[in-house]
Amino acid sequence: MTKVTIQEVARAAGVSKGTVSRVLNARDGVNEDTRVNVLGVMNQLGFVPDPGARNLARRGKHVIGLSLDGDERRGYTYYGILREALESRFSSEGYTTRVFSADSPSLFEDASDGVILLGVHLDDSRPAQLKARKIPFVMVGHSLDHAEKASWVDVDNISGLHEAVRHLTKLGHKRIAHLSGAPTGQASRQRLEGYRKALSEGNLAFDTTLVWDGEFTEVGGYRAVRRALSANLEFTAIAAASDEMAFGAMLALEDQGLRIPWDVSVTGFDDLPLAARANLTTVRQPIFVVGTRAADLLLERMMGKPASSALISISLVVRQSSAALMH
Amino acid sequence: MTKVTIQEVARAAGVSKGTVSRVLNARDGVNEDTRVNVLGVMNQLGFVPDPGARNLARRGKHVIGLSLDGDERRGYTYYGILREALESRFSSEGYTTRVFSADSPSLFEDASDGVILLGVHLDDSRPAQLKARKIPFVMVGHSLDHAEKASWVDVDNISGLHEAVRHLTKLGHKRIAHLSGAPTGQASRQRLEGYRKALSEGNLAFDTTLVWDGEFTEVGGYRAVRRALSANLEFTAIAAASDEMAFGAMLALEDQGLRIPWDVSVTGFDDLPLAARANLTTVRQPIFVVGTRAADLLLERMMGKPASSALISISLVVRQSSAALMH
DNA sequence: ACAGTCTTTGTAACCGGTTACAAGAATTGA
DNA sequence: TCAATTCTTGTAACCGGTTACAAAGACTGT
Repeated sequence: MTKVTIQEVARAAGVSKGTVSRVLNARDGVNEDTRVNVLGVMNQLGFVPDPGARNLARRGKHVIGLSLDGDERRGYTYYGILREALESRFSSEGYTTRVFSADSPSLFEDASDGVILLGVHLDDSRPAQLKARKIPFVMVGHSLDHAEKASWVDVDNISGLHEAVRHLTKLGHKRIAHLSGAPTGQASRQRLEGYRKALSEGNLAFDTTLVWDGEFTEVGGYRAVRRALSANLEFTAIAAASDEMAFGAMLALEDQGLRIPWDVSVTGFDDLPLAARANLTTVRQPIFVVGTRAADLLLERMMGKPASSALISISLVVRQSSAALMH
Repeated sequence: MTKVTIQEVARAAGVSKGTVSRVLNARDGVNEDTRVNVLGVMNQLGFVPDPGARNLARRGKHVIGLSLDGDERRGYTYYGILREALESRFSSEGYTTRVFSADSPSLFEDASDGVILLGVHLDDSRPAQLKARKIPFVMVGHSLDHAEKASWVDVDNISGLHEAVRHLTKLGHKRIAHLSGAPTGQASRQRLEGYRKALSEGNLAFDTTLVWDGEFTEVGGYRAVRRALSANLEFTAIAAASDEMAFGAMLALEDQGLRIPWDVSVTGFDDLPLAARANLTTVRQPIFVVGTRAADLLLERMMGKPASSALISISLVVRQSSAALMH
């Protein structure tokens, strides 16, 4: 697997470097036949353009910004994987990725050719700022009010929780609690909605005392469950809006001598690597797919194409933390 | 602030591109006077070499690996900042950084010109593997048994906890608990050692019932403190081995109606951004300095210089979570 | 004073792409 | 049928560095 250059592709395809480059950049003014031919050769040879060289040749830095919100508590793993996906896609296109936290707006002033917005919330000022500066951007985990005007990528939160809860109802559970995240977040609301939908489909009443705020953290989940247990609330299952909260919930249950899933079933959301080890039934978010998709959308926008969005579908992973209700 | 190239430096210094490049790469065979002169001009013009171009010119990918251990629970913030520091240093030298988790040894097979090892523990196989493959590496947070043979960077854990506890003893505290991290970790042991040292200097007895395992997580800290309170252990201060555990401790105390610092003083370790908002007295780890230093050491090793190490000193940041003991 | 060495420096090719420009081929219109 | 266009493609310069090679000076010893 030696590195194959544009030169070699050109030779193999019987054309010049220039033509290969034009094909590579999808420029028009290339004969369709040659285009197909060159594309075939590139593929066959396993050609991968050198990002550094590309960056050098196109003048200009070509940097895209990655803007986190202040909520870095969501955990290393999620952002880590997402970032990995974004970076691999962007770097192969010759772009450099820089991370900015939401409180430093200085970044937008720095030349960024495009921005990926993470954790956008309802009163977020970043979309407006970017729009004013005419910097193309894509939101990951969208928020409805911006949705029409801009590109976004999100997972189907509603059907995620919906599936998890339906799984529990099918197992015979009647008293199903919901560990919710930050109430201001779009994701939390949608997951709550999925929860309610599944309840009503199962002819179960919605009970506000069974919706607990876990702040999207492990300790938050732990405390919420401890509180619920102290209050002697009745429940046989917990559908959490994140794996981390589910982990906290499991700890709290075990600390009180309750066995999972014998006494209480628990489900999560994310499918972090730890979820498999903890045998947690959970909704799998294909984080890598989300990242790649977001990168593609941003690249399209930067080429001037109109905004578009993607809703990534999710799937339930059943493990041993959930089981049929026992009497 | 336009981008200044090697050409312009050459012109301004009255030498050729070649000479500037030689100075830039610290090659020998350059007259000392010219070297100083060129260096001066570079500085004055604010010259920053283009990583892409460098990478292109030197043949070969020039990638350095960043190897995490499985313990990704240590939190996004710490690794995030560290990674930031490493990447900025490496990329300015024309290197690309790739992240690998410890369980995938495939990376070492991939051409890595050097590796930064994070979270090395006592029975870690990575140093030996790297040594066998003759890949230079630097450990961040070292472990004594490897210490003689290889380069490492670490903060002075012992004096960190030592200072924190001394601060508490000076405030009059007699019953000081220690929230410890994972017992297998080198950092945990050293911090425990600092704790013991400060106790004995203050003529306080070491009491094993006051050393709690908080697993380096917020929820771990929370549970440990809840347990201690249930057991009616007597203490007026908690010195935690990490900020996250300290946060958990504070939550647990507050959940039980105890006020900080009126009833209990709490100190942390790291000085995460959240620590300031939580008014936590803590030991500040200059994470960015650690990263930069580690990068420098690795670059040196890659140039063939002998292994060397750095112990970064820390400092106590006093906030409102600690106060004089009240009767 | 002179050949042989060692330093120090400039020159030019090259890394892997992009792109302005020019030119040949094909198409169009009258 | 021939000039004017429009399509395609090749050529060569360039991006910002690195480095092999050659050459010019400065030293050396005899």
